[in-house]
Amino acid sequence: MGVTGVATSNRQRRTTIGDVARAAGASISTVSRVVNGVDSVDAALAERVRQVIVELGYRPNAAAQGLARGRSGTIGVLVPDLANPYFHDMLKALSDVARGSGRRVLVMDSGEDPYEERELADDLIRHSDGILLCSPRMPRSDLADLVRRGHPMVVANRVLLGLELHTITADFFRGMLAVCGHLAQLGHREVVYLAGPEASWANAERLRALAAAEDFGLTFRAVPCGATMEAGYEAAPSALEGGTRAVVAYNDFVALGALARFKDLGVRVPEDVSVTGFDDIEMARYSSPALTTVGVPRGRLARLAGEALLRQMQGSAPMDPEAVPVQLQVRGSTAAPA
Amino acid sequence: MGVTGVATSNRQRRTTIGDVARAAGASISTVSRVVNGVDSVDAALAERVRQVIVELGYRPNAAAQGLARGRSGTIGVLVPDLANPYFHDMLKALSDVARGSGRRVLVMDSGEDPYEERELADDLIRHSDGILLCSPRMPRSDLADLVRRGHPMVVANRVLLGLELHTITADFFRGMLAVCGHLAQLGHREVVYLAGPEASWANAERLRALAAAEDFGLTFRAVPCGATMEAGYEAAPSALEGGTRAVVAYNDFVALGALARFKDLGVRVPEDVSVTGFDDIEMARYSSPALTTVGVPRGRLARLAGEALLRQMQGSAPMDPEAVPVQLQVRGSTAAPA
DNA sequence: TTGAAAGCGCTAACAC
DNA sequence: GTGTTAGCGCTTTCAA
Repeated sequence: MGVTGVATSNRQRRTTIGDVARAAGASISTVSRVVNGVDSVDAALAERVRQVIVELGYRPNAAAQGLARGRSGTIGVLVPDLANPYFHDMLKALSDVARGSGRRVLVMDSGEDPYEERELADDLIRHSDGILLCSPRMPRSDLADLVRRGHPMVVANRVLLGLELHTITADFFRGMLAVCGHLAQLGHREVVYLAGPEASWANAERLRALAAAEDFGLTFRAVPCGATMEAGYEAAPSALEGGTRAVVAYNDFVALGALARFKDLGVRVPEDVSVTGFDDIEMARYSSPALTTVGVPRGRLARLAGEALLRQMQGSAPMDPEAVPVQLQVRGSTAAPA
Repeated sequence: MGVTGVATSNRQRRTTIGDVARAAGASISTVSRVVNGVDSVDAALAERVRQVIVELGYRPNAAAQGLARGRSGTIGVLVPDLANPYFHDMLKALSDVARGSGRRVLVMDSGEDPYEERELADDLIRHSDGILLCSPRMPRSDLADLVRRGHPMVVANRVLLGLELHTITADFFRGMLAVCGHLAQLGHREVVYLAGPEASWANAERLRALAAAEDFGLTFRAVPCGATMEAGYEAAPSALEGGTRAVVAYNDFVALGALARFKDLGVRVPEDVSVTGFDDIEMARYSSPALTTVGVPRGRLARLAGEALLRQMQGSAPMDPEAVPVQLQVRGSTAAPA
């Protein structure tokens, strides 16, 4: 490992606002004003202070600012899986909103673990002015505890009625209904559903839609799966049992994994079996065949969530739940059964 | 938008350590000790304090702790593109290391923008006990400025000699050399390189290896491209010009994009043209054909980086650069030219 | 326009 | 084992 590091006590005291004040011959408050852009400071003095700041390389201590101001300047976001581009797209949009209010985004990944999720949420609250929980898997009671804390908070991709909590979600139910309708119109009478995480509300909504589609004569069989490519790859064979002609995946990752497995097995898509995803991540366009999936406007979703959060941080109460529409994207992975 | 929110001033003062102390009939320091698990506290008293803490729902104020302790308990990480699983894998490993030292990870995404990157790094420093810059694109001089700040910092995926800075990287040069060797042994005499971001050191290393491979009679032509699937998709046609039989992509994303485009164009891989990636992200195994690529041990890389960072936070000086080996993964996307 | 000083909530000597 | 208290570095009244 080639350690050449010598233990040097490089705990050089960082320059503080006081150092700057002294060097500039001004008071601490004046420096503070300059730093914060308060313009009631004499131009010449301000300029002098600014120079000293540069010379000394002064940077305000974030913790001290946070403590004095009573706010951290941070928005916390918790996602179940950072590897999923779905959340990445949300993050991007949210970062913009955050920046607009002079804040930064602090992201944490719970790894689909409800317990971990709860822990991280607790931690996130301590470090932020408000938090956004994306697709939380934790039990409702935990969420209720969190609400009770009185910290600005909004939940995305999950609806929780009866909690004083702003939730914002895409219309997963309608999205899955659209998938079923598409398949039914192609002539499919039965589909296999590669189910998502059990604790996922989005998964429950998809199941609800699948059940509703039975009214139109489309029956389904659910196979436990998950939310990753690997899960899709593993579950694909069991989806095939019983002469399946259409596989509906929980999300695009699962569909992509299934696609890969079918390829390995020599099962042609869509000739032998149709496959659908959900979310419309970028890869869905680049796979072969390209995935029929449901487009979810995550940018808009995240923006709405961020704005709701900002409003709460300014003192308004949580608003009613919101839902944004989704849209079916028909591509090459679906066809009429042979 | 259905705003029902009433502006309620819910700025309820959060309960502080003082409140707990009063309610428990103990001193502030005792409460602090209990909170921090110092065991020189009488068991009964400690228990009482713990109860009050639960009753009052007390949570220590992070900013105050940070200020008093002189450390934030946070490790900052800056990546050029969170959408790339490469960085996600690094993050995961780093989180583990961080947790081991009782810290959390704060992630920021520069969107491949060197200017933004510099800004974010500045910000990250103020908020963390140490930062890890992944594949920084900023000019060397900026990096030098950052070093001068004396904040614990390590750089991953880029080597910078002559800076008192710990860098840790994978052996990209050898990786690309292995790709070239593989292609050459298959009988290829010429390849087209879909080049990565100009500011990328990793890209420079790949080019260096490509040049070195000319000693073995393998010539190359570089086509400007980028680091995303979209970039690969767009650049693919121009890679084909001149009867190309082998396309070497900057990374897996680019290769995946090129694969998709070739499919659209009716160009068969690997029959008509061989394609290689770099990084070995999960998707590389699930694409069709599966990608020949270079496996980079990012978990190990991130772990080493994290440990180096921790050491620096404890006062040791930056160590010498380290490089971890990579490994060629031969899969279905490469073959002998027809 | 400027400065003095009282916090912000917590930690960590130090004294008892 | 427990409490007192002086900071940590900054913001923000309040006076001047």
